[in-house]
Amino acid sequence: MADVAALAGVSSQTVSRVANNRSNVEEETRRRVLSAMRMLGYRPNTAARALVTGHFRALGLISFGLSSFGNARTVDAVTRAAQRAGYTVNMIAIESQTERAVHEAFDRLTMQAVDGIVLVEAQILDTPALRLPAGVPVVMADGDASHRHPMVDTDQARGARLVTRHLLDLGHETVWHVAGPEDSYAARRRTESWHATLKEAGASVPGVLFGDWSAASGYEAGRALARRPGVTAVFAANDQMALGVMRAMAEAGCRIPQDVSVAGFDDLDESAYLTPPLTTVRQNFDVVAERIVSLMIDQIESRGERSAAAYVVPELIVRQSTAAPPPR
Amino acid sequence: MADVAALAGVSSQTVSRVANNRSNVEEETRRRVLSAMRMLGYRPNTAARALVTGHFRALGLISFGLSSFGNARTVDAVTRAAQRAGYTVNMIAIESQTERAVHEAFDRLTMQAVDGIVLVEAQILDTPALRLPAGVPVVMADGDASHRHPMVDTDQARGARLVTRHLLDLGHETVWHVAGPEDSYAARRRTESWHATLKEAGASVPGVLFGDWSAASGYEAGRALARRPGVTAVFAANDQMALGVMRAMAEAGCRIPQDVSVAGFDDLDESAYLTPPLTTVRQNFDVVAERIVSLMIDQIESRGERSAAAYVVPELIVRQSTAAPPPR
DNA sequence: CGATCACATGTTTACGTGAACATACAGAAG
DNA sequence: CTTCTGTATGTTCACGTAAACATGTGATCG
Repeated sequence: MADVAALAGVSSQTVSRVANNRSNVEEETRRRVLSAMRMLGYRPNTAARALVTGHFRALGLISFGLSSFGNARTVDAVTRAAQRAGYTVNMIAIESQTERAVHEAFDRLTMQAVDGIVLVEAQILDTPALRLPAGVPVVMADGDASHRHPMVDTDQARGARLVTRHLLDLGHETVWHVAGPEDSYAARRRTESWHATLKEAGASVPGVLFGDWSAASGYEAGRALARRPGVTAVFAANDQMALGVMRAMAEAGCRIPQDVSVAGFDDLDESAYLTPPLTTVRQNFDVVAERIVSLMIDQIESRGERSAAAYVVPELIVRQSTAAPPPR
Repeated sequence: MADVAALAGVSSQTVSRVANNRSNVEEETRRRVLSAMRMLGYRPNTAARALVTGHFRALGLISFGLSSFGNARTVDAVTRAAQRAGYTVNMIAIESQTERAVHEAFDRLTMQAVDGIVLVEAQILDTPALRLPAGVPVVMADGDASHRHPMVDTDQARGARLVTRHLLDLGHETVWHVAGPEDSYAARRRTESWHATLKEAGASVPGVLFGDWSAASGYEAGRALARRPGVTAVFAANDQMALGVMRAMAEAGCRIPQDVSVAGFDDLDESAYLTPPLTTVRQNFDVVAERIVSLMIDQIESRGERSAAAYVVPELIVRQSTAAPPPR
């Protein structure tokens, strides 16, 4: 910076002003400084800048890995939204979903230079125990609204209700459910809503099968379901598990949707091209991400620690994997 | 830090020594300092630290988004490998794959605090023109070995050869190919190798259909292929496109694999659960990521700018989407 | 025509840390 | 007892920037 100042014949402060696009610099001076910058290949030093200003224009993001497509989509969308807002994203993937791991990641990120932290797909960690160090703004993507931190999520309950109703309306007596892991908020809410919808409709509520979001776990659940007589409709808590269920059904000689209807949740880009194309609930990851980032920036800029929960409305996408039940 | 020093009754330098685990601190002093740190909730300031030391223990990562599963897996693996090495990952997703966008991302990251940059799925940007600012270590994941920067990738050529040979060995007269985008190195190498393998075998080389890695583009290609008589084997350049091809074939009334064999590339976790389970080439993303990070750290620590290329061997996974051609 | 003002620019300083150097002190060697 | 050596600790300083304050200059207004 000093070199640039010398070359341009101004003080370093003026260089700083130009670098930060302040208004009170004469046009001619600005040009001189800019050309000096270019000539010397000057780039502002973020560390020094952050040391003075106290902020980094960077967000931390903690997730449980990118192998679940829902997560990957969320992370992707958050990254892009953050970028649009002028923030960089510092990512940490947690292996095990323990509270200790979350704290470690947290430590790491706050030591690293971040202005706030986004927690994606928060598992149900013992809520009161998850005392994150104060002072760092946090936004949860998926999680419990009862947390101290703002939270943004798809309206899981509404989505689950949409699919369940759809299947009941097709004439199925009841709907079986392959749930996500028990310690996931999203999974739990989908399950609860499925349950409530069945009850409201006066349908019997079959036992829940649990998976871990993976196609493999869906396959296992599907095999169990295929052995059971009278299963005509299955709602899997995400598209990957739905895929596994469909595979198991196919192997068992059940046709979809003639013999069994299968529906998922997420609407991956691929879901429209499965055989058969999958009926599912579309989550609007981009809107969720947008909200997350804007809540985050509110917090960062105002230091207000107010809690808030925003739910984004999902949409039912009916394709060919669901149909009326076979005549008895 | 000053507060900690005061509380522990030592100088700030001693606190610094404790924070950095230096050896020459008496055990008793160290304990006093540590407890003072805990009491005051002291955390070292990364900005100040970086300002002095000149490094951040952070890597930048530029990718073209997480919607391609191959990319998502790579990013995930790189993040984890970096973490293991004690580095954080600062991610930027590029929208358009232009050289300008790469440069912008680059600027952003170098301004942000990173010690090196990983470029994932580098498109074929005009090589000599892609003059990245010097001084920042760069490793390319996928890319051209002729670049000035070290590069790590799956041995694409070998993988493509494996599938193509597999299909020929099953008795198919030739193999059609749905390629990835023309400006992707990986796609180009898979295509070239498919071409070469056909020629060596004395098979005719049908025209290439181009997709963009998405299932939708695979579906389009599949529809075109289904209209063409005599297509008995298709090699899609990734699993997502293979999925689309299979869908199009199913819609056209072609059975897989009885009428048409379809193979992919990547081996997503889901590919084993498609209907039918997909024959594909498994990329070892974790090994690739490990190499990338270690090459990166070599560069960061030695400042050596030597170029290198590492290829990781892929593996053919035969499932049920490929079989002998139908009798004529 | 002097006071006031707006605006461009310069000077000084603090941000929190670790490197380099300085100091103090204990024990060993002669 | 003196000198030397090694170890624990303290002092000073620089890292590159932006904030706060100071200065200078020309225009505006009563």
